[in-house]
Amino acid sequence: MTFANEILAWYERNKRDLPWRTTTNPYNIWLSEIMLQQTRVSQGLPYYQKFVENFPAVEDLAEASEEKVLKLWQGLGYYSRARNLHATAKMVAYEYDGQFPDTYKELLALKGVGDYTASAIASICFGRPEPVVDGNVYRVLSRYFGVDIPINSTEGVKYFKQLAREVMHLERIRDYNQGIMEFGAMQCVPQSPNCQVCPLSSSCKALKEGTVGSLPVKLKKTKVKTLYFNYLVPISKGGLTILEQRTDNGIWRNLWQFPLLESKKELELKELKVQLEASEHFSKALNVSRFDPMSIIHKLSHRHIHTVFWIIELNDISNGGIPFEKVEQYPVPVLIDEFLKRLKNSYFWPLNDSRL
DNA sequence: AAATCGGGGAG
DNA sequence: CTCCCAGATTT
Repeated sequence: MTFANEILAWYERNKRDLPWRTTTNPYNIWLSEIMLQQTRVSQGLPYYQKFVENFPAVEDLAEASEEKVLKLWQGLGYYSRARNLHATAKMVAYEYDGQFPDTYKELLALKGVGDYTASAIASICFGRPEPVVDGNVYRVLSRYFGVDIPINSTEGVKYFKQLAREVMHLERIRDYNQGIMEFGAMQCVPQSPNCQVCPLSSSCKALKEGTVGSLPVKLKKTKVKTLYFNYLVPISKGGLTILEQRTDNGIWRNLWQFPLLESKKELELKELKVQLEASEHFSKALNVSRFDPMSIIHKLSHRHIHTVFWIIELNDISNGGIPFEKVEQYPVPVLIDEFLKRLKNSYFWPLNDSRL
């Protein structure tokens, strides 16, 4: 039996029951593929359900506000995916008459759709013979064929795409592509795969050569930078606070947060107070206090953000204030969302306390 | 070619 | 702690 036929046979016996596997509707497939970029099925699944409920068709997503799209996306990460998702929904709804294009090349032109996603939609929705190469496929192919070219090198990307094209199943591309990814996710897993029960074990080159544990080869990871964030959380006697939108390029773009003061190292209360004297909003602060005894270390793949939330009690907020109860309507980073949960369990809550 | 962009789960 | 997930885009 050929490689492709083994994959297909394994897939028929082992595939998970997932909502996007019961349709070939391009809107649903596209939505699931964008959400699953660099994201495990278990993490993306509840978001997929939420989006399908709120936006049954591409027109519904196109008509929604970016605020609502980001709020529903909150917690899934890589927020440029949500912004590109919204832009592409508008493009398809208003420029393409609600119809997704059906070729790899045209799909590739959509925002947020790269080589992998264009191939996935073209094959799964339209049966086109385009090989998908995601993290799972890199692992399966590198092991089965014993390829040690780094998968994130220019040469590797090209080599594995070509190899994937050579071994794919042309007639059953829809199931084959999903099958090889599922095989990587369930059987040929990154750590300690159970090769004893693998249907490809007799012809797997890495297993024969004892290199399963060292494949695929990947070039060095980028090193983590440490940042120091001081979030200034205004609380006025009228129950108002201040939220600002992150508008510059970079992390959490277009999400909302409390006024932020970045520093080179952790600030002491005294140092912070000096800075607040010169600020527009906070020079008349009644009281300033650190919220958490220990600073929060929010860990991202490329950033460690040491964070202190400072409660700034004020008589009033002259302009730009919003009722604290409305904060939860805004899309915010997980870091902020978790603080809000702690705040609601603290003695600051509820805010209209005689203490203030 | 390298850096950037999030968050979470497995081991 | 490390690794990596149905990657895309910018620098």
